[in-house]
Amino acid sequence: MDGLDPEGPRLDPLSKRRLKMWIRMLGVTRSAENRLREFLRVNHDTTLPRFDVMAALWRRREGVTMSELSRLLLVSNGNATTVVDRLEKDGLVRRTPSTTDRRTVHVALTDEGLRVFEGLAADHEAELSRVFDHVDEADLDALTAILKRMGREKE
Amino acid sequence: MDGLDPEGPRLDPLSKRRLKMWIRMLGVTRSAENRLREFLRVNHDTTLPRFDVMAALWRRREGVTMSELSRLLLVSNGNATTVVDRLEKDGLVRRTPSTTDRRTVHVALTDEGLRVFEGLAADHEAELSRVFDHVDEADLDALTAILKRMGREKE
DNA sequence: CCGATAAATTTCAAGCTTGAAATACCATGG
DNA sequence: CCATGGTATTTCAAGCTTGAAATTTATCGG
Repeated sequence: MDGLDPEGPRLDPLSKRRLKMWIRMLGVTRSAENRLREFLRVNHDTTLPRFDVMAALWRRREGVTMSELSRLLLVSNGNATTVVDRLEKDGLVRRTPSTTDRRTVHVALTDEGLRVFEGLAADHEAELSRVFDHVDEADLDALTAILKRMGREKE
Repeated sequence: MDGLDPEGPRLDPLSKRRLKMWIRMLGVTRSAENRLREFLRVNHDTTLPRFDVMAALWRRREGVTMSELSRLLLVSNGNATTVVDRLEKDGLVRRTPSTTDRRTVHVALTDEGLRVFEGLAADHEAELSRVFDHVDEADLDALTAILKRMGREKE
């Protein structure tokens, strides 16, 4: 016998519990994204996708190809192209044709892009930390471990 | 002295750990969304936003207003309008003007919408369960507790 | 070298999404 | 009653996103 289950839906099959967790997780990430989007719009007149691209280019200072960029951000090639187009038009990002493979383009932050991003990054981190206010060190330990496991792709 | 820290970045300030967790979490949700999108497209010729709307209407069978719908899905009003427009055109969803408040519209699944969604839901749950393959009961306990805490809004 | 196949990028149409403005309606305090 | 402010929805422009097709270049077996 299983005994009483005062905690509620423990009797759900695994797949249903995973579904409920997913719905909850989507809710958390969507709210956080909404807050960050608002923050970037109001305080820095920019958007989440632009920030994401700049952040990726900041972490990979040596430059990345368009394909690497879309893989890093988990978006389509076409999407990467248009966001980079706009950032390039604003002088925040530079495309450089590869010398060894004429199909390939390297993308990198310009000096201005670097400067702008570094202005953004600290503010963004602070706002994010407010968003995740009551996530403490113990939560982070547990979450990180689980998210790492979830991130390991299956094939 | 702190001694050695073979596990890596434990010395990060809280805000940096939260940032890293967020990046990891975004990665997990984006991959999962990409897999689900692909699944819905290939196997059911539909999209994630359409699925989300139908799922919300399925959980609230009695019908919801447009505002409730956008609050439930955490999207803008304008967005809810256009997705519902398309679903309505396909006969999966019905708008009914409120009798008590002429500003308000109630949205609900049609019979066909209900039938279609129920065909989708089981498949979706199964695919999601494959996506979260190695998330076991213990992980679900831990995750659910933390996500609940993260979900509690701050004001 | 040639032809076939594959890879990197862009282009494009269609759909998604936001945020602000417009429209219509309700509620309430003079 | 009516003016004022608030709520519900739609509309719209601009930007985002996908997936497929098109273009250009590389690679590799023959």
